[in-house]
Amino acid sequence: MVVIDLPQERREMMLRELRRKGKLVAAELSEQYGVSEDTIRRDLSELADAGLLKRVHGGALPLTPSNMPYYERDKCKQAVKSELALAASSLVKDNQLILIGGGTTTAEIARNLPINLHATVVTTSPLIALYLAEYARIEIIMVGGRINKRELVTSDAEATAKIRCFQADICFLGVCGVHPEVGITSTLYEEVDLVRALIEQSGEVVATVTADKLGAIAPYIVAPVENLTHIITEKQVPQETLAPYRALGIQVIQA
Amino acid sequence: MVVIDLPQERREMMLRELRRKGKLVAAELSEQYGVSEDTIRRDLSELADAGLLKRVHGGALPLTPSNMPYYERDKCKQAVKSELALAASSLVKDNQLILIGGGTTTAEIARNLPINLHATVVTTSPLIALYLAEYARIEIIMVGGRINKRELVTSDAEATAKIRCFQADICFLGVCGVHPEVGITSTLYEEVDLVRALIEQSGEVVATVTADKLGAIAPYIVAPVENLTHIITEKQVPQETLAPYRALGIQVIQA
DNA sequence: CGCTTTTATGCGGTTATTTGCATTTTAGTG
DNA sequence: CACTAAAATGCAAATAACCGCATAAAAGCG
Repeated sequence: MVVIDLPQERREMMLRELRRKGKLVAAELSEQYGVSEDTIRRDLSELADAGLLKRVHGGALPLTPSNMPYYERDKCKQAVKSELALAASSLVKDNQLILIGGGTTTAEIARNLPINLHATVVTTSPLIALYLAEYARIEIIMVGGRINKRELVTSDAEATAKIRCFQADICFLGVCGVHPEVGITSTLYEEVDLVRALIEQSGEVVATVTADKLGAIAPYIVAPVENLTHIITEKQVPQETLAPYRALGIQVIQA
Repeated sequence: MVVIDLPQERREMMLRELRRKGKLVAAELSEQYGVSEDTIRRDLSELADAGLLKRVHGGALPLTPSNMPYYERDKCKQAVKSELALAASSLVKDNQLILIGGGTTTAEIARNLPINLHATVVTTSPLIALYLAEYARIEIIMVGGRINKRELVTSDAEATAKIRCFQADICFLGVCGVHPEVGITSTLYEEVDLVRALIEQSGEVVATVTADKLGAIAPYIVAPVENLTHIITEKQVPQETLAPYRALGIQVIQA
């Protein structure tokens, strides 16, 4: 029985325990902190309101650790992404060194490369590595490191350092937001350095962005938008949305 | 029998298992989670209503059967390998550092680890990394390098060097041949150094070998057989075949 | 310090979920 | 068509969640 004086302290301990164990059981917490289950329930619903955990019958669970894994994420846009990927893949030429970042869109690119492309691909995604294994003439370099289970990529310092060992012809970014002034943004802090490395180690920098990501802003700024050399997006996007990017010299392709 | 306190937690685990194994059997789940089949059925229909799986007579299937790729080389031995993998997975304990080499058998181990195992796994196989991503409490370290498309692993000098940075509790080898005198052998020269590294950086060394690989000799010698601490093989293997290994102090398990 | 206000907590009563069991219905199989 | 296993249904017990309300400690204040 742990003695806790501050209610807020108790809640923070509960969050830590959630991260450690992956679940919280109301009855156990009540025992553990020596307070009634009502109090625990109140704590949990407060934390749930704050968006820090998911309330379930009997306790709480993490928001979505690997619940909605990656390859099941918006399947609805599958057709669109496939179109974009096809357009993206037409940018690569034989004998290039290609960097491919993580993300559902970039994985789609890996599946849509020309079947007899002769090239070397460097990737941080095990899924992309598997897709590429089907190509007879593509050399695959897998960048190692700790796997981020949410995004299914290696995105730690080791991976970033490894990326900096390459000087690529072209790279494909999976980005969370692209805005003319704010720039390229990401929802994951740990990916920021990695994406920066991808951009800096590559001649051409291609972002394949679905319509909803154009003009979107995610919490973490990766780089100014003029670092991109190509943007590939949907046909339906109006020209005035694209004009600012074109004005910066970015080649915008609609597929 | 996994103890689950939260109903919602059980459902999420079922979803993860579905993604790992590609199917769910109601009767098995009932056994596994220690609840009645009624409860399992209710869980499944709830998940089906939420559009997370497809309900079928006797259990459930993924919505998109071909979404999670099945790179299984020989499906014929699937059942056997699954048995061996289950026996192998019982050797791991919580909080261990585990090395897993490449191969179809070792991939099967990755799919059959205890569902709530808390451990760190180092692997050279992107496929294994993907399988492990379904485990909430397993930390995955992907060893990078050039991908060997035949075996779907990284097996170059870079990968070998990286493996040598770890001191693991246990490692699982995918081997091509095990012979009492000739030792552990491989059909791929480039894998030899890597497998040696796996053996040397690990306390326990486990080889899961189907019957046809016992006594088999492949072209390249990796290490003497006494480097193994455990051999896991099929039930049908006669005792006289296993005696030489046991005489060397290797623990032989038949599953 | 006295006083009020806010916050945190526990308790009783009620409602909602979950679960297992018995029974009936349906689906798969030869 | 008959047999078996799985699914659906109704029901009751156990447990968790919810709703006020009372109490008490903490905080704010003249």
